[in-house]
Amino acid sequence: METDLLTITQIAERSGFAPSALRFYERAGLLHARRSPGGRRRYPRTVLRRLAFIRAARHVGLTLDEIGAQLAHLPENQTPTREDWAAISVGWRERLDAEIEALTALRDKLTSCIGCGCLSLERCQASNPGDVARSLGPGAVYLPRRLREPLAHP
Amino acid sequence: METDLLTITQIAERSGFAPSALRFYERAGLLHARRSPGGRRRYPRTVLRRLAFIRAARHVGLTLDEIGAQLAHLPENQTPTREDWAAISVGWRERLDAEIEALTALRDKLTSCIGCGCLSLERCQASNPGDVARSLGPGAVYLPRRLREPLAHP
DNA sequence: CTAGAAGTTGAAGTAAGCTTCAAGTCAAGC
DNA sequence: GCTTGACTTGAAGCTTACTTCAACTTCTAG
Repeated sequence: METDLLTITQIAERSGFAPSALRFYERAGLLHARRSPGGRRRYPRTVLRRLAFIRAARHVGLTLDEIGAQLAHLPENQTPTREDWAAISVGWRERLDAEIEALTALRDKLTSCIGCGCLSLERCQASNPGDVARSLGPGAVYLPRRLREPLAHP
Repeated sequence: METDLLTITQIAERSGFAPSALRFYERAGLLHARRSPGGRRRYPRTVLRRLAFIRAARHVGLTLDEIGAQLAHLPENQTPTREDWAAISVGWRERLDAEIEALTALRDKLTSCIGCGCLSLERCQASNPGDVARSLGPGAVYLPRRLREPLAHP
């Protein structure tokens, strides 16, 4: 049956991604669509799982490139199995942990700044170039872009 | 004396911002420089404090527009006084708190996903469009761009 | 005086993640 | 057959925060 193939509009509605985003993801290699005889995109339902994965990964802060890499490593290059998902989401968790830790450190520094009425911002911990990054040591590979030095071009 | 006026290179070295960034900030209205007879930029030392403020604000996640607005509201339009700084940094704190809270919520959802071996990502909390944003309620005005829906164009 | 370093400008380029647009094709109903 | 609406494509545009470049000008040391 062809009944389980969905149009781009249907996928857009059910996934929350705009059709233009879906086409963009396809060009970026994150998604693949079959085609109707006339050349229109036809998606199997499994693409919704893939899109849910993508959205979750975006929430975690991964770039599309990183997401693409993770999807590419999946055995079937389809949707993650239970074990894949477990391994991947542990990585995500570490990433979130690192980000939370960095932000918490920054908040604490800010708090002490407020406490001291710290007008000499030049010497302040929160304003030192690279300070937040350094405070997490060299192991903080997954530091969110926002907290890497020099302030990344987001 | 002119002794306390610094060149753009000197400010760049001491602030950690590239000269091009300093010129950019000037065009953006965040910074102002006096000029030498020949037209070169000459900065008073106070600009370093302003730059420290900018760097700290960037760490917190403010856009240059937002930073510009905050700087513009300062009485002297110079560097913050003790009270200014207290008020502003409290705002920053709230922002950091909101972001930390959002990320923590996301992490917890992810953890429960791992726990349940959750393959039906489509139904998973972490992958719902808007879920993280909603979990903080309508009051989360300062939700970091990354966690607003639809996933913002960073 | 002159070489070379340092600085100036406006314009264009970069990166990420999409959106928008123009121009044309396909599909479905009347 | 024809009108609509859904879809296709490639190319260009958008936003943020800068960087890079070309073509000059200004200092500074010798």
